[in-house]
Amino acid sequence: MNIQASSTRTGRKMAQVLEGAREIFMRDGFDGASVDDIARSAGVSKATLYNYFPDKRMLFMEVAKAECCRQEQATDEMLAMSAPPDQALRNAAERMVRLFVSPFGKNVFRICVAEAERFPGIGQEFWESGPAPVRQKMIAYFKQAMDRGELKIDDLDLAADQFAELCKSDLFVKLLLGIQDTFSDDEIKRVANGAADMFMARYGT
Amino acid sequence: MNIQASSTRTGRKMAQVLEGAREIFMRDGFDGASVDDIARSAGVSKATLYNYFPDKRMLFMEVAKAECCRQEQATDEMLAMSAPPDQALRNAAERMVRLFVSPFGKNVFRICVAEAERFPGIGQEFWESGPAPVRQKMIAYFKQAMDRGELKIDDLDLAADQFAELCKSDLFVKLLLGIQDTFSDDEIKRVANGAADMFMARYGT
DNA sequence: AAAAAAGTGAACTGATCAGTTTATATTCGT
DNA sequence: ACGAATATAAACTGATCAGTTCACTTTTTT
Repeated sequence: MNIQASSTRTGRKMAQVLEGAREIFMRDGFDGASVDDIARSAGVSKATLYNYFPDKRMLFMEVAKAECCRQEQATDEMLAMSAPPDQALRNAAERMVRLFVSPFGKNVFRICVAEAERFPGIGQEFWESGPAPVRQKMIAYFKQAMDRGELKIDDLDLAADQFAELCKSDLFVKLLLGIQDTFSDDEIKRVANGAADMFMARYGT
Repeated sequence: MNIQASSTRTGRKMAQVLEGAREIFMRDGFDGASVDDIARSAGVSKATLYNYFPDKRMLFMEVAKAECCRQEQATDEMLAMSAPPDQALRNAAERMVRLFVSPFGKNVFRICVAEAERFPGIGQEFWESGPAPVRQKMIAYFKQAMDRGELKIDDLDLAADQFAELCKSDLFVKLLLGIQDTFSDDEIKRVANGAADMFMARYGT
């Protein structure tokens, strides 16, 4: 058999399975998702699914990993490195708030939190492929702005965490707790601007 | 039958059941907890348990409500109303950080997030009996301090949310994701002081 | 002490679900 | 077109678990 052909064919089914699993896991969580549902949603027989993955856990881990990779890519273009903080941070804050309150942000975070005990390592992987790179990017920006004399920060890690955390104010917890699930532009801008204002008041020069 | 006697007796068993359920739900979440485990942990037969609660869901809701009441009580003595912000907020921040990273804070939040879809209302109840009163308390303090000319805040709700959110920086997400589960005094003070410093830089006069 | 109420333990039911098997059909390289 | 690899549907297994039932014991009331 031709390797190329094989990999494209299996690749196709594999992708189908992952996509179906993604949909059902995101909707129902780990326990809530039934393998039959996943197979149906993937348009694939259960037997085929079990050809590609030894069990439900491994399938879940693959989906979670893939989700993290997506997130990592989405973090590009978040910061215009050379722009002055007032504008760059306001912009970044808004993007960050929108990411947090997106269905994506909510679901991935919820699943990671809910399953972190059952799957040691999933939380870590999520952190390393999601929040951690963003933090690094923020820090890189901070350093540049400090060189330009626009910011003054002693604890860079803390500052980056604070910035991200400020972007969660109010909205994120309401989202996670199911109190509110869509947010107006005004609500988003209020939090984003509040975060940027606060950050600049503390670390601006 | 004497009502008093009855209520104390049923009260005792009731309390046993709730305590056992609390322990198992906190340890295993909703799906993970088996009713047999709960009955065993409560030192009560399953039949008795089902005498008090119609089903597992209702039992869970009761436990969650009780947890929220505990939390509400724990929020007293958080703020010395008449103290100047620099000291009062530093103090409140440390208490808040400690609450967030306590097993209690972690478990309640995790379960509420994980089960919020399955139990509409549980997130709301948690919010109203936990975070919301704290926020009100913070706002009351802000107002007093503003009257004394020690703070200047336009959006009180946002300021309170930001303060709480700052107290989660770094530690809380690491806790939820299972990356780290105990924190040193130094780590806690770093975040608490960072929160207070930032808040004062933005809203202090 | 007798009657009534509450509790117990163990077995049982019915449902769900992960994972397997099997007999059959489809796809693909050659 | 033929044979091999791959996919499918559907039935099946075995385990788990919520909730019920029942025959029996303990506790409380009177």
